Amino acid sequence: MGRTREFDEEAVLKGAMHIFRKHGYQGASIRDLEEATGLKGGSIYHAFGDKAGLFDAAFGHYNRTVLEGRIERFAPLGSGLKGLRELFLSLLHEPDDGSLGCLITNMAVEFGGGADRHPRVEAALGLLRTTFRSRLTEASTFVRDADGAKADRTATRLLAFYQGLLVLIRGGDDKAGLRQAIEDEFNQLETML
Amino acid sequence: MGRTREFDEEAVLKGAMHIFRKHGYQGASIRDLEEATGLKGGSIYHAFGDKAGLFDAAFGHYNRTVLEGRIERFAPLGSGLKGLRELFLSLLHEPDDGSLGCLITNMAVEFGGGADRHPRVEAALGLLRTTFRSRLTEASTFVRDADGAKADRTATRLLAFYQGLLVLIRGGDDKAGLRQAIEDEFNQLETML
DNA sequence: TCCATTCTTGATCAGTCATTCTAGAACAAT
DNA sequence: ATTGTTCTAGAATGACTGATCAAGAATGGA
Repeated sequence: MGRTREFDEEAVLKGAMHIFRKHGYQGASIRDLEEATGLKGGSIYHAFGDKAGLFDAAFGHYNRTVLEGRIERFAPLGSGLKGLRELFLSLLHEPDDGSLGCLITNMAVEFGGGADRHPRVEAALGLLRTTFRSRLTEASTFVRDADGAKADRTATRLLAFYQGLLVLIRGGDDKAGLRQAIEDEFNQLETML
Repeated sequence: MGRTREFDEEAVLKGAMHIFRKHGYQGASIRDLEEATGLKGGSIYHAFGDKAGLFDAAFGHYNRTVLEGRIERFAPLGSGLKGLRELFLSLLHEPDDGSLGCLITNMAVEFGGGADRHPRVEAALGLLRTTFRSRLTEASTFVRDADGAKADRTATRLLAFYQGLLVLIRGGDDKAGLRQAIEDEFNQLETML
């Protein structure tokens, strides 16, 4: 019972996500979010509680849509090293959204100052790490390692490389050079087989 | 002629740098900067023009002191791969300042949204890149490559790795794992000789 | 000593921030 | 149609933002 919602939650979260990626959490004002979502301030607070609530929902939408979508598209189960290579290279394409930046990277940096670690950042980094590890163990060499410790270490190394690429991309670095760096990394990773 | 300055510029810039590293540019308020520098708002504006001016001076101080100091200490000219390894490992120590984060990384992300690339971020990234390249060419293998193109590519790859490490450190990642990732990277880099 | 100049201070400014509140609009169930 | 409930709109809130200003304090040169 009660009045039905007029807004499309999907569209609202997409708009909010857009703003948060571009300006960061602090840099995004409620007015910016009003414009991007089409909702008026009052409605935002009614629907999401506060700015942090809207951000949390938008971050969840990012993890569900952008992150998991990219993984499933480029590095699905069984795609191995080849899938990981495509996943990394896909960061350079940035399909439609220009230089929005990765919400995970940006928030790891912006919220990193405080003592408490942001759960959504942790979850996203964890998903990336386990995906890397999983695709690496699909490559034969790493299986020989009994406990998969080497796969863990390589996954962490790749995670750092991944986050660093996003920093450099956001910084406006030359994409051709970054592409070459990615190719080098995976070529050498293949020869380790 | 005129009244002499009462504040120690070095100390003021150090305090401001501290705040900017911890809270970012937007997250640092003039009141925060007053407290950290000991200067009153009016003096800040008189001495540095505006918030951006103080930030610029603090960023310059960071590059001069922290960045160049770290390079000279851990990876001086002629230290080769061994120096680079120490440089990377030094990121985990963080001598005294706890989890302040790297101003370069943080600002590359925070200012990355806009169209214009921040000159101080570019300069700092450039210094890191050329340092990496220089130490790599000191290692014998890369010299064989006529134009040093491989050294360029490896330098870019290391720069991404470096920035990514700082993201993960700021995100509170386990330092033991990161140390292992660094050792792996440089062990494998050595075997390429 | 007096002056021109530079610095420091603290009050103050208009603007923006996130948030709250009130009034009314749209619905489901009775 | 009335009622209870949920949603929307938009004005209003106080707190805080970056920045300015006027007044006084401290200097070196005349």
